[in-house]
Amino acid sequence: MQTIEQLLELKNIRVTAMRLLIYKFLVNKQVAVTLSDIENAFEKADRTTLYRTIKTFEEKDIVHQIDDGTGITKYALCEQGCSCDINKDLHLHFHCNNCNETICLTDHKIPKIKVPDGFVSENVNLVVKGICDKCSR
Amino acid sequence: MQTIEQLLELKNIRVTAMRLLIYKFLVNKQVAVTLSDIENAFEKADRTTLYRTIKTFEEKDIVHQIDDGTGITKYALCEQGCSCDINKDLHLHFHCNNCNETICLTDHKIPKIKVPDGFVSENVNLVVKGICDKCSR
DNA sequence: TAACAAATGCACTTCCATTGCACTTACTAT
DNA sequence: ATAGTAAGTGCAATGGAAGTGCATTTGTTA
Ligand SMILES: [Mn+2]
Ligand SMILES: [Mn+2]
Ligand SMILES: [Zn+2]
Ligand SMILES: [Zn+2]
Repeated sequence: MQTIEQLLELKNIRVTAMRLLIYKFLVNKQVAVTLSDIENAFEKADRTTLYRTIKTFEEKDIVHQIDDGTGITKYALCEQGCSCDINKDLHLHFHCNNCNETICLTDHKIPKIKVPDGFVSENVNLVVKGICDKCSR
Repeated sequence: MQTIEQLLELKNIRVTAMRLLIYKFLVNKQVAVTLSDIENAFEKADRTTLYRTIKTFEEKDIVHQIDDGTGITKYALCEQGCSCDINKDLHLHFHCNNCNETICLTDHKIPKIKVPDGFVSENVNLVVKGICDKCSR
């Protein structure tokens, strides 16, 4: 078990107050968040800083982007020891049409998809839409 | 084999010059198009008209939307006799990381995706990214 | 051909994403 | 410790895509 400080150092980015705060915010979230979610949580911080922080996290494979089809990019922490850097986005994402939340189904891996001859598959984005467990009962 | 006029009448929308032109433009395209692709093809027409035309086509299941993760919505003609209206988007889409084009793999159907207990799957968006056949050879 | 409904064009708006530049903070080498 | 440098932050502005209100034009139907 490593501290957040150790993680950031490992990824070769500086430990700053904002980064620690944003990281902690993400850890506590069970769902993928938008930039404005973060913005609302940190009203005193500047949008740009939040934006660039999340972009840095993304580059360093601390978070991954999720395009759930709502048109707004969402982000979620990568799992400890995930291989985001090698094969992008292995797991599938679920978007609830009722509560509008998107969650990582980290242990539901994306099946191998066949593509026609001549096509080379590099990675796959799979979003299932429907009703989440909270909303279905 | 039906004419475009007959198709539009079948869908209960009026036959207009713009609609015929846009439909013909889409037929000739092998790849999914953005609104600005259409805009560039019809510089004399107003953006709003093109926008509302494609929206009408979408409502009437003449075209379907494709979210390929680029952040820009793309559209492609539905196949003759497709069942877009019943089960949305059965086939998968391929987005080329090289030429940036997106194509329908109409005869590659999306496999059944398992979701955890409590989750209800209503539809699925699956985009494979990689290198297309034109770019790989 | 008159009357009505639908389609089009123009202007404007909103929302998210992104950038340039000045200023501040953190690290490093003396 | 301190100065110098690189990275991080805040503010202001921009750009692009999507969407809407309203006046005008076009198509349909009685
Ligand atoms: Mn995820
Ligand atoms: Mn398609
Ligand atoms: Zn829900
Ligand atoms: Zn290509």
